[in-house]
Amino acid sequence: MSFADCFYTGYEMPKLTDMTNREIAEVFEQVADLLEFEGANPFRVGAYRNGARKISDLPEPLSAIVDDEQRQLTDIDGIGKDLAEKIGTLLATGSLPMLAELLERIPSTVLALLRVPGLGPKKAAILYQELGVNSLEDLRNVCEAEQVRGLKGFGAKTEATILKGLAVAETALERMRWVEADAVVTELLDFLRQHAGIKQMEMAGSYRRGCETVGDLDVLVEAADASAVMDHFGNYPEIADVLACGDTKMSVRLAHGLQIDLRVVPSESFGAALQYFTGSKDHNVVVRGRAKQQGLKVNEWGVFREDAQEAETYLAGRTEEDVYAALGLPWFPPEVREAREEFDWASQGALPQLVELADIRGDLHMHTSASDGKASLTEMIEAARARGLQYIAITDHSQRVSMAGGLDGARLRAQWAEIDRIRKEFDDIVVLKGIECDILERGGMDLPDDVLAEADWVIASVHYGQRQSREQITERILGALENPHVDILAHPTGRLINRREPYAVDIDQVFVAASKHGKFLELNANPARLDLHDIHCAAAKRHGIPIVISTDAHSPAGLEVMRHGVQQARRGGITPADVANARSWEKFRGLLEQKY
DNA sequence: GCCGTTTTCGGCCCGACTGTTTTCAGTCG
Repeated sequence: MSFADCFYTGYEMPKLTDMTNREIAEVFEQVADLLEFEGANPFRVGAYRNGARKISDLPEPLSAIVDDEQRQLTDIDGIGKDLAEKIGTLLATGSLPMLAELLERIPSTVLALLRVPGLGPKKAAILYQELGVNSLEDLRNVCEAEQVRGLKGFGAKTEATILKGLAVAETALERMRWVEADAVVTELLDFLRQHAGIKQMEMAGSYRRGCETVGDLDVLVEAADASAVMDHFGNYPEIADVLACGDTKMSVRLAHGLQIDLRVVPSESFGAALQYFTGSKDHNVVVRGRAKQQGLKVNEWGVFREDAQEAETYLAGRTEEDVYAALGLPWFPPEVREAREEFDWASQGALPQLVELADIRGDLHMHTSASDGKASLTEMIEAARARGLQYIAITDHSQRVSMAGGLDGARLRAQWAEIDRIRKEFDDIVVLKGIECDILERGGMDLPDDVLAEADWVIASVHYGQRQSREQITERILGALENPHVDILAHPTGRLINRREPYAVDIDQVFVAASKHGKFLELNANPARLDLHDIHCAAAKRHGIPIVISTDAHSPAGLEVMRHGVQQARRGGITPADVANARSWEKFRGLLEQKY
């Protein structure tokens, strides 16, 4: 059927493309990079970057907004007439003429130059125009030939800085997972604390905001003698390179590539600096914009009233609470400082009371040595009880996961008989007879319905056929959600942070189906998974789907990761009421029986 | 390119540090 046929028969043309929000955001990011390289108006560049971020933060697909006649793309903050048109073009055709034109003028390979620390768009453009530098390899050659130092605005030191930066860019350092950064932080703070002059110390930046990955570390210190603190920091054995060292700031790179920025401030500025360096950048832009409207100025030193004759009066800065209060704002938990919804919540006086680790009463996903766990049933139960949990579910793998020794119906029923026996020994913890049942490649569940019907708790999950098409894998998962015995979908997108992309699943359809059939969705707390991620948590909440935060523990120590899941949930604005396993056993049982 | 309790033009957060500079541009967070 041709286009014309569709027109005349009224047949609805199928969508030509299926671009996801993320793919569209990536196009805008690339446009921003290329425009920046061309020396375009920085605010125009910023508009593309901001648009890209707003799109990737969106809890629903852009196509859903386009298809809805009641709504406009321009309703999205940061998306104006022009970007809305470009989104339309991308959804309709899968490509953007503007990007093609930019790529005709600038080879995309030059963008690699921007990854070199110390090299921004201006210097990179000069290198490209004057010396024809087109890749990291070219860059190394011209530096080693000492051609760079002759350029206007460059010198021998810049050349040396670029050579150092090249080593960083060539290793393409990826952002560290939060849990790995946490290990570095523990050691670092232990070392810094040895200095007696430190009165107060806090981590800031993306680490404090609990981001799933961390690009660098920001340490904030209150001390009277800044240079003494920096001297002490300079002796930290892991330091490979000192990048900068001034009166109040010192930047270093550790041997494995991680950058650490240390700031030393006086007591009256500690809160302001903590607010400032915690970010996010976008959150701070909004904070400063608000200050400006009120005739105030905010920087890392405090909140100031701008008086006549360029004089300034210090208003606040000792604590973060003071800083926000001076601007008429509540204190925001660091996890929500992303310029997403937090300012709307504040203006409505409805900042959510975010879930905390202490709210968690149950853990509904864990393995034993019956499949690929490291500990026995009794050991897992005892470990959960020692953590004060009221209820748990034992959920070993099903038979399809042969590598993990998955259980068939007979072995599973034997395990349940053992649970029945053991239950009598533990009267202070409820142990549910569960299973993590695979969703088969061809669709359908890995165990027969009569087995699943006997379970207290059925987790459905995908382990095989992860690379299936969007249609195939979505169909499989929707099929599982329609099964009356299934209670929850585990690790709904299958992603492994920095290691494996999510399945191609249409997650929006999963939300709709989960809500329709009264199924829970898991936030898998394993720090390599954190699946659902923060935006998806917020989306699930919008759909009214209770989230279950689970450790997927394979040993008693594995129960420890619950805190990572809670942190991720907080980033999604999740409260105890949104988390099924933050309820008492009685209330959780009610939720389960009624399919919420 | 976006936006509006300075609303259709003229703004757009703010400061530290470095290197190549003779007063500042570039980069970074």
